[in-house]
Amino acid sequence: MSSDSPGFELPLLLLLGFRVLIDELHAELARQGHPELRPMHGFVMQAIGRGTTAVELGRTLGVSKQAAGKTIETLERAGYVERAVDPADTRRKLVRLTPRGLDALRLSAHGFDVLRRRWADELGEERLLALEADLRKVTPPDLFRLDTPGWFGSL
Amino acid sequence: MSSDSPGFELPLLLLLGFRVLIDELHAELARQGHPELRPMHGFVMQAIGRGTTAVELGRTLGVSKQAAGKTIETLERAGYVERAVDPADTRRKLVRLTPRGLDALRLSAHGFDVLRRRWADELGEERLLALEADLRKVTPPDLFRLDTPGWFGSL
DNA sequence: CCATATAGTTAACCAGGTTGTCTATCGTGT
DNA sequence: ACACGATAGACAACCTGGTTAACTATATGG
Repeated sequence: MSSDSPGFELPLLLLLGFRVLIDELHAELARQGHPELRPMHGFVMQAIGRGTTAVELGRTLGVSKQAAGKTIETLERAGYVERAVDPADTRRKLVRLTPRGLDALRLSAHGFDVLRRRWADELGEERLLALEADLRKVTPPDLFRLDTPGWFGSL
Repeated sequence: MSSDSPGFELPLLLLLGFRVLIDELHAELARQGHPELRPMHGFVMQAIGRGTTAVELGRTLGVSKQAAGKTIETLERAGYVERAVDPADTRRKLVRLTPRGLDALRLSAHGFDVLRRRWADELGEERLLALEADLRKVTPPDLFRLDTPGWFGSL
């Protein structure tokens, strides 16, 4: 059962590290009043930022506009986003976070900070900074643009 | 981004790192005669190892026995595994890798080694070893759990 | 020898992705 | 001024991989 090739462990460690963070975050989110929030919803809401449309969101997330539309509808039914026709272009429907959506996003950001702090305590801040710097070096910087400047400072 | 919470980047980097490795591996596998192999199949075949059953595989991967059974059937139809009744317990069906499955696994191992070498060249062997050691420290040891569907991206 | 546990299959469903098609609206070039 | 191409969104059909529930067949222990 031990991996015979040294390279086989690396992707598993990356995936497992991701999963550990996501799972613990969502356990905390569930405790704080958002039990129905699924892992991808946080990323989608962050991608929505201050407002977007289905086509734009699809481009940001790298999925079809139809897939983005389905996800938006799910989030809308759960009360995290709302849609309104763009008066300047009546084809478009602007998607914006509701107060509940903003709350979930704020809790996510805080939760991730807490988790990162835990890792820093366990590994040492320097080692964690090195880990992040190294991963930045080997990953394309714009594959998934989920950083949406400004949404957090506006709260 | 600087306005982001510092913890938000970490899970993204881990996921992106994983995706980069997986995507490049499967591009190479496709070139080497396994174009229909999907990302999770490598993990499943690795989990099958020298032989297993649907229930056992489900436990290893952290999914239901039915889900494991479906995946086994897919891999069987694609020629990567074969099933035979266990003579010692006729309820069980032993799942084993075919020569084609073993070939795919061997190519995967080699491909991951090549990719790890590339990262080592870029980061330095020591930094990569530190990264792996640090991730081992903050993740649980059950490497194969797959029970978060969709996180591989949609391949 | 029977009661219970286990392995596997099948069915119905869900989530999230795809492509294709269709309508409404926008915006530009003649 | 307006026709036409481009764009936004909705809807349908389908795929994959997950879930539970129900069922059959087989093993096994009291």
